[in-house]
Amino acid sequence: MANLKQIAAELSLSVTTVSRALKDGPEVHPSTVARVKEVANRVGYVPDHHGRALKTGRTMTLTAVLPMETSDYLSDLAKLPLIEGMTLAARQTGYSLSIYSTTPDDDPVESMRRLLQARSADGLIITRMVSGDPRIKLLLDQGIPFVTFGRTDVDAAYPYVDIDNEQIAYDATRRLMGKGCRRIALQLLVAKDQASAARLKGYQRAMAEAGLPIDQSLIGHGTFTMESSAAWFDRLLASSDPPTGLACANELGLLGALHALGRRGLEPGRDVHIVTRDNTRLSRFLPANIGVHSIDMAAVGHKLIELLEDRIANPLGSVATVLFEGEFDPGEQVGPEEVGVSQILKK
Amino acid sequence: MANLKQIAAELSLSVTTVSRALKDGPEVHPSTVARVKEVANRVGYVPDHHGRALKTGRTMTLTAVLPMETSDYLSDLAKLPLIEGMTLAARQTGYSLSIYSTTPDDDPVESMRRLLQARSADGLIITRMVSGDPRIKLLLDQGIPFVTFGRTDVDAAYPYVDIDNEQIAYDATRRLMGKGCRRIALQLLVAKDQASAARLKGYQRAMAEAGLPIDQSLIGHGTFTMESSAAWFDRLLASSDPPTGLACANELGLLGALHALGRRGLEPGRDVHIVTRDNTRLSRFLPANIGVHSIDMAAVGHKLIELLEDRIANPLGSVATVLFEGEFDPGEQVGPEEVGVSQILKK
DNA sequence: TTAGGAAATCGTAACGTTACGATTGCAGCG
DNA sequence: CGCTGCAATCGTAACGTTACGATTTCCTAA
Repeated sequence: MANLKQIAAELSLSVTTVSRALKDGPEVHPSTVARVKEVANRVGYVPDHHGRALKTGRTMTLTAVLPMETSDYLSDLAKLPLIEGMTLAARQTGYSLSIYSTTPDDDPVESMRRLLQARSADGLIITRMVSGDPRIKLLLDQGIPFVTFGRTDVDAAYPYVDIDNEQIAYDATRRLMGKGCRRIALQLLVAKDQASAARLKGYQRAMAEAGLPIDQSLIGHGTFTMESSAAWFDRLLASSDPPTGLACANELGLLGALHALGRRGLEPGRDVHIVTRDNTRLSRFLPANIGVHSIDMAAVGHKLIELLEDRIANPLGSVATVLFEGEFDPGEQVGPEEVGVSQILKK
Repeated sequence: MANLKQIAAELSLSVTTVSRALKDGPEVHPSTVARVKEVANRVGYVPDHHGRALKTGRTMTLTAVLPMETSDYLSDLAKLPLIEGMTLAARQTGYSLSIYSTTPDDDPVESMRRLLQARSADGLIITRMVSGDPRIKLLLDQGIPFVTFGRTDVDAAYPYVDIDNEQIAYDATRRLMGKGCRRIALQLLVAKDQASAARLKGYQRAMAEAGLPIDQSLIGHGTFTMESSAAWFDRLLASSDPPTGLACANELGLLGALHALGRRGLEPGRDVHIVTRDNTRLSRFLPANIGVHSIDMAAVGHKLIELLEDRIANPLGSVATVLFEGEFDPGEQVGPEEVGVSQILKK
């Protein structure tokens, strides 16, 4: 209930002076500042979001646009540490984080328009970038600060945080080759998105360098839940020339694949070699011999917010980009040659 | 950029009339309503959140206060479908959902005070209830609508959504007894919170009814990540009189326990019987014989938002409470007698 | 023809904040 | 003693919206 007017009345000061005192304005006498702060503290004054937003245009809210799965099954656990990292980072600097979920039915551009119109955020985080993503132009035109999670092939400069999916897929494929695999299956999360495209590119590069043919039937697209992954991999195992290596999209894809293997009495590391992305370190606890690559998604979330706040503070500054490489679990050798294992933040 | 003033100017109307027309006020002529809406639509008008909030006090924002893990490891995957359910439900009715994360260092009451002062939400969802939770009194005093996820022993009426933890733990314990277990280990997530207390109560009731003694050393408290769960269960297995049954707190606790078992060459369903809570259905895909109880957390999130919106619309109405029971995976028999397996929503 | 009244529209104020220019009080100086 | 200049404080307006009462328009009935 406490507002500037009440504090001003209590101290027989003007609202203006109180407002200035609370932000240590140099125009107001130090002893007055102290008195004001004492009262503000006592009555538990916190500036009203909306009054301030209306006047300054700043809302102290950041919005993350996240795709939500509508199926019964989860498909991406990494979103949880990502959200945690973002909310904590935002809170540290006085921002609050709002989650705007989009469903597969939504038109991404149209729902973004709505979001922009409501002017309820100082900045946006957008994810699931697609090739030539139209949202980037829209956001640049509107002049609202934003950071994307994932790069895309758009002819414009914008800040992003990305995962070096191409390199990771390349390394993963070479690891499998190092175990002697020649027929390597690849799980891709969503057909159109930029992350999957990058993974595919890394896979293709590794295969081409090794002179191995690419069998399209070994490349799986789709939202891999545990169930669909199990069904997909089971189908591959049932074929006349089954894969001997598999690169999983994430921990849930892995669980599905392991399930399919188990049903056939096959073992990872013996019958089929597996490398997986796993940002929750869940696969470390499975009794299975698997190569694991993980990224600290909370750090990614942190970085996204950090870049966004930089952008808000300095909208015309140079565009920062960060690439996360993550690391393969130590103790494993990559095939032909070593790959770097340290987490690199490249500006 | 579009606001009421611009629309009014374009149509040579007053701002008041435009405002009324847009919400189908009976005072304004139908043809005017049509003209106004046409223009509003064309320029993509969306009411400014803050202007409206300042005037009406309604922000169209709901805030969920969620504890965030600060360790490297996840400890509660169920939060993800919960968040998904809440954001989707909120969006359906025009609300947006803001996530306010608290860390273990935070004073729950103090950070709640801050949150209330900022008046940035029309209602709150709070979680991780503790015995005699002081936040309830604070919220009731402030008169802000809220719904808790979890009941607690406070002498006041408030709306909540809860999981019937006591019954679930009771049933789980009896299931293990049905497999012949007499020494049953119990994993509890957080010592003080209400959910763990209820689980403990269900466990104790089942043990008492069966005339079995309770060994405190078999009851584990703490934030069970995969690692800590593995360490804890390993210690139990190493003891002179190890447990033959285990009720896990969640899927991650399960993975840790399975890891501990695997290292000793033991098998679930043979050497130790395991029942677990698993709201992600992850354990179904593990090659292990485990009893699984799951709850549709997205539905829980949905319900939380629904009750909160009811509360906002009707702050003085009767207090609604919902209890989720979830279900054990079908095909398994409980020990001495059957337990109900259907999901029951009890008002 | 005009008073009465309903229908439609308008003007003003207010929510809480901040920006900006105006005003006050006072010490120092010629 | 009056003026200048600075430090401290104040007053007003505005952000976009809505509530409420005032005002205009226009139709109907005496």
